[in-house]
Order: sequence, then structure tokens, then C-alpha cells
Amino acid sequence: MHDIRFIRDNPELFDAAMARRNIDPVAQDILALDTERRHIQTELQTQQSRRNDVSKEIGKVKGSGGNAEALMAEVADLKHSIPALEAEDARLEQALTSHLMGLPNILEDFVPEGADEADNELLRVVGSPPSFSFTPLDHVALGEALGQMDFASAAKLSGARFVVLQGQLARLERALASFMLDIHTTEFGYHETVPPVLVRTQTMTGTGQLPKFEEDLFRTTDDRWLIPTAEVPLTNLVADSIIPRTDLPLRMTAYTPCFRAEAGSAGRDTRGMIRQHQFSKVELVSVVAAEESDAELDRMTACAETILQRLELSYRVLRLCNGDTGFSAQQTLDIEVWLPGQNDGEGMFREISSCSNCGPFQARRMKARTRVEGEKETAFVHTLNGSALAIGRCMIALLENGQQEDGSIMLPKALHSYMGTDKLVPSA
RNA sequence: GGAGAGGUGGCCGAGUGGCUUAAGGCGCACGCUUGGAAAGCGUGUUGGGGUUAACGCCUCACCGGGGUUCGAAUCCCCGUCUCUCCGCCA
Repeated sequence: MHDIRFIRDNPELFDAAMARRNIDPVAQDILALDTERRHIQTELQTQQSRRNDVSKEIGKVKGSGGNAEALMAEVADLKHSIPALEAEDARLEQALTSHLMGLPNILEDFVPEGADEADNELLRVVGSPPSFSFTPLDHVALGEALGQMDFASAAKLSGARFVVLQGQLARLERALASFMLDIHTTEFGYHETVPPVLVRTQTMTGTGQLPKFEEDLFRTTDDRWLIPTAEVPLTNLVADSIIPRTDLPLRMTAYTPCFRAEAGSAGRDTRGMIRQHQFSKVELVSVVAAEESDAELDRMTACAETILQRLELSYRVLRLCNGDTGFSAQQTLDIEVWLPGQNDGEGMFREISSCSNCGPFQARRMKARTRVEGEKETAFVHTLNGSALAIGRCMIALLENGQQEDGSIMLPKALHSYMGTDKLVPSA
């Protein structure tokens, strides 16, 4: 959510920022509501103050046996006007809040200009793709040849966009989660967490999924929501709190399933494990002081990159353009891994991680603040989140990059101890 | 799922309609005291919003939302969470 005081002081800047999000000027409408609301509040509070004074006076008069009827008659009038003003104030606040809640975060100035992913800015390419003496297969062919990746059975159980993994691939899921969590906790200081995957509406609103993106989510019959990412519960852990400045930064990591309705993705990535309704992911969340968030984004991205490097996968890092940056982010860096089996064996880069600095945007929605010990002023924290990494897409990358002509899959050294072997072979 | 008891400041805890400006304690900060420290004494110590050049003034908030009343932490209704017991269950 946005700071109404910023909009009051900089309406043109605000509209310019929203223009980068393809949103028509809104500052004038917002400020009209704001001005009217403050006018109502002033009048309301004047009347409340009068009511409080008179009520006290009535108490005193009655206590000393006097006649308070004149005073009570005065308050009788206020009893009509105060509720009316309260209702008007509530209406205006609601209108203002719903307006502000629906507007995306302001982008950093250096976010590149562009309509979609084709316009993202390439920051670096790391590693080099493996070369094959044969045409590499995609993960579907490889996984099914292993007899360990079963889309037909998943469709029987759950419909499209699900998968059943078995044998070594099932273990690989577990191994990857352990491998990633071990690095983040022991080398990078993230606090391992197991959060709920069902959350309340208020929690989804705190990180920005609601009220605008309901159609992307699964909702339960008792009015909870399945998380689309562990960013939601992890970040909301600091909602409604004031964190001592000395406790920052907070760094949390969690391995959770993620659920996405993929309502707007009909026909996209229908083959294989690239885009599923359910997938698992190791997520990183940082809660930091304002002045630290830019550096924290670089740090977080480096943590995600470390995983890819240890897995000996090549990748590239991009800064997303305005058209491709998500609702809550002020800046996003994507990591795309090389998948040699895609594009009919030509290979292509696909997103495997997305690291975002949300600045104070989510913190303001969830009232997450910090304070320097001994000072009175509080400040909204900055929140960041990143995948490190998406497990399913990581598995795809390992299969497609490690494939051998005989159909077996060579695993990177880092996983040997987690897998108890150095390669994947077809199930007996 | 059933029955009961609860939710008050950073923490503990008093408070069954006005004397609450939320008692008292703990913790914390500052000061006095001291050679220094402890103890003791004193002062201060929630958050959001409106208004103001500023000091300040006002308002809201005692889990959340409604209601009764001139006036609600206190009474009523709904919701929510916690605890105890029962049932069920991994």
C-alpha cells in the first residue's frame, strides 16, 4: 500500500509512477477522498470532544444531586450527528483503502522500460551450457523413460497440471530441499521455518495477493486460502509488530508446497512439470531496515545463485522491466536456468528464481515496523522475498542438463551424498 | 464436534456503569544518592489518526465487530483466539 502523505506531497510524481504500471492518473481522486475524510474527522472529533465533556459534567451534576436535564438535551443532539459522521468517516476510509490497496508498488527509477519479458535487462550469464553429441530430450521424455515421472496417473488423481514422482525422482525432490535448506541455514544465516500453507484473507492481503488476484488462488470451503508461495506466511510473521532495530535483519527460509490456480495461463506450458497447480519451493524472506534493502536484494540473489553454481547449472540473471514486474515489487531480479531439452532440443533459459525487493509496500499493508531503541519514531520495515529455488524446475534442469545418451542422468557432486548415488537410472 | 473458563500496557495483574487521567508490581530509561556499584528515592515509559510553524490540543483503540446508555474495560449480541475436560484423530 502507498503512503497517503507521499501522494499529498507529490501527486504528479505518484501519477508518473503509476503511469509506468499502465495505470491512469489517480492522485486527484485519492486526494479528494482524503481531503473530505480529514474534514469529516475534524468535525467528528470536535463533537466527540464535546460529548465527552458534557457526559463528565452530567456525572458531576448527578453526583451532587443536581438537575442535568439541560446537559442531557445537548447530548441528545450529538447522538444523532456523531453516528452520521462516524458512518461517513468509515465510508470514506473504506473507499480510500480499497483504492490504495488496488494500486501496485512504485518501481525504482532504474527499472528498465518495456512491455514484457522480452524487454528485461540482462545483467550476467554464468556458466556454460553442456554440449551433447546427440539431440537432448526434454524432462518429460527423460522422466518417463526413467519410469519415475507419471503424468497420466496424476491426471487420474487430480486432473491436468499435476505429477506423480516415484523412486529416485521422489527422493530427488527431498534431496534438493535438504540440500538447499542446509546451505541457506548454515552458510547464509536464514532461520529454518515450517509455516502453515493455509492462511486467512488478511494474510493474503498483507503481501498483496489480495484483494486483486483472487483468481490466481485456491480457496477452501472454510474461507482460507492455499498459499501460492511461502513468501505469504513468512513475511506475515512480522505483521502488526514493532521490531527492535537491533533484531534486523530477519532472514527466514522454508520448504513448502505452493498452489496456483494458473487461471490466466490456459494453454501455456501445458507439457511437463514447468507449470503445475502444485509445486514445492524453498523460499527466502528477509525483513530489513529501509537503508539495507538494496544490498539485501543482491545478497539474496547471490544466495539463490549459489545453489545453481553448486548444482553446476548455467544460468543468467535479469532485471525485470516495468511490464514484467509483479504487483508488490519495486524491483525484481529473475534467475533463468538453461534447459537444453526445451525448444525441440535447441534449449532455452527458463525462470527458476525470482527475487524481489518490496520496499515498505507490504510492510505498510501489514503494519510491520521497526524502531531504534530509545527513540519514539517507528519506520516501516522493507521486505524481500526470493525463490532459492523452485524444486520442480530445478529437477527439470538436472534431468535435462545431466542426461546421457543411454538415458541415465549424471548428478552433480553436491547431491551425491543426499542421493546415495551419482546418477539416476531407470526403475527396474 | 460438545461443555466450561478466559483475552486489560513490553510483561504480570487490579478493575461488575461516572471518583480510570487504566491501580499496583516487574522490566526499561533518566536523575538524585555513592569513591564506584547495588539498594533506596524521584521522574518518565503504548499505538494509530486529526490539528498546529512549533509547544501543544483533540480523538480513537482494554482480542475484533455491532448494540444498550447522557456516559462502557465494565452490561448485551456476533465473531475470533487461548486454556481445561470430553469426543475424534496422525
